[in-house]
Amino acid sequence: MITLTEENYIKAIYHLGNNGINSVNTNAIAEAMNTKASSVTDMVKKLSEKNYADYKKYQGVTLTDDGRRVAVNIIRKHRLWEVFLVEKLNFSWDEVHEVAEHLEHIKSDKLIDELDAFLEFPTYDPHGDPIPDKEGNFKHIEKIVLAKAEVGSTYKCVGVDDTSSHFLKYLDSNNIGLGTIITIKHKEPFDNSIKIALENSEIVVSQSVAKNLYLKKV
Amino acid sequence: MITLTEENYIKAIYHLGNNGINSVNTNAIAEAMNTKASSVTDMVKKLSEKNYADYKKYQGVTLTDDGRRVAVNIIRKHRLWEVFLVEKLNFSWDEVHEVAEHLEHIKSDKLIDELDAFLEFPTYDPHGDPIPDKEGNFKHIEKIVLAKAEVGSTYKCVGVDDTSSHFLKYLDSNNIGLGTIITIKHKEPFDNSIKIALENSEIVVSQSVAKNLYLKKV
DNA sequence: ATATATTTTTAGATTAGTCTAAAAATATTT
DNA sequence: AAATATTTTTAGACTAATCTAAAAATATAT
Repeated sequence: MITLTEENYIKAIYHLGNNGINSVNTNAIAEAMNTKASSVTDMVKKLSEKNYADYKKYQGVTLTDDGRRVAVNIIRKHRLWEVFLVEKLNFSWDEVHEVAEHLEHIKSDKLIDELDAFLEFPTYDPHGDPIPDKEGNFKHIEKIVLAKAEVGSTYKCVGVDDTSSHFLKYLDSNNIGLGTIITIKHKEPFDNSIKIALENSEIVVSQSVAKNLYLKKV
Repeated sequence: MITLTEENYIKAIYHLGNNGINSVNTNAIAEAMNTKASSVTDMVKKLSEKNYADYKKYQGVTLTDDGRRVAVNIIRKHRLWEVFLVEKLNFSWDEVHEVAEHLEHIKSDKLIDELDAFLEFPTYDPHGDPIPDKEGNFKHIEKIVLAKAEVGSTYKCVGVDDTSSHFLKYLDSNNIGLGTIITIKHKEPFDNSIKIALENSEIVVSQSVAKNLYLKKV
């Protein structure tokens, strides 16, 4: 049996280590999980014993195939619940994350498969992240970050990197959401701010916004 | 902060003690929760300290108003999730309980209020049990048990006492569900079995079935 | 009312997950 | 390459929830 805490560590290792492939160091995990490095050491030992992770003292940790399977399944559940919350229960995209963090740990294959069907097999969550299917396969999207978009080109917003509620609220208040069409007007080399055109307005966004908003060419 | 385990103990005390009003003894709780009496003693002490329960050594335990409020809220969540599972996710009424046991502990007022609205404010769960509203008020139904129904009268099935999957599957296989209309044909004094008429058939049910099926006169 | 049985509580141990502080290993600087 | 700084691990302690076994209280039977 896998515990809730173990699941959360596996998820963190997965996200921090480029799908669990790259080695992740103790401090990074501790930081991401709001805990102490010594607790992380204990837990990665345990995950290693249970064959969810490969761990060598002082060398960081990666996920095994088993560990990766667990991680992808949690991500699938998390993102499906997010779709449910936004589409059926009127949550805004900045409110979903916290609740989904809990719902993702409910263990029932029937529950999640039926939810998937009820939502008509969505392939992206409300932040534009792909939802793995039952077998763990992701759809892949050729997205680029706004900071690297070309002046003059037109794009569709397909996702965000930072899912903090501050950032998402900022986007909302500027009428930027998933699917919003924008055109790059000007890049300011001085501070790396970017002027973009929306449907009915032009706004200037800072470098930090430009680094966190994903686009797809249209 | 209230833990998942504390919530489960509060729920058990509520159910065993006629809504937490009657005193419940240690062994009964241990039995209901698949744990040992000594563990129960420890926990009821803790619940008492936290003001969810009133406990005196060797005298059993009752719930405080706070404890009762917690219990009713969990029951509300449990039953709303059951409605969701049956109505939206194609669960049958014998499959819902286990998953709802987990979903009931998710803590988010918005989640549960929106779910309530999404389901159009149901007042009964799939087993015929009333769903408390936001303020904790139950609808009450004047239900009687099949064993006490009158020969010759017609009734609607409104609930079950035993929610074990064996019993629910038995009902399913005999085409008895919530809302089914039945007429009492004959009571056999010898073994307390009862002959009932359904829409297109007549069946004889045993005493144990008759004690676990709730009816409302129509 | 005394003896016996049952129930409940206490005492002490265990496990999962966490922490602090010190020790050990690795990385960086001079 | 030695000295210093950083990262990681170990050792030992803590809390929540549990258990077993023994002791204490209550209930039942004779």
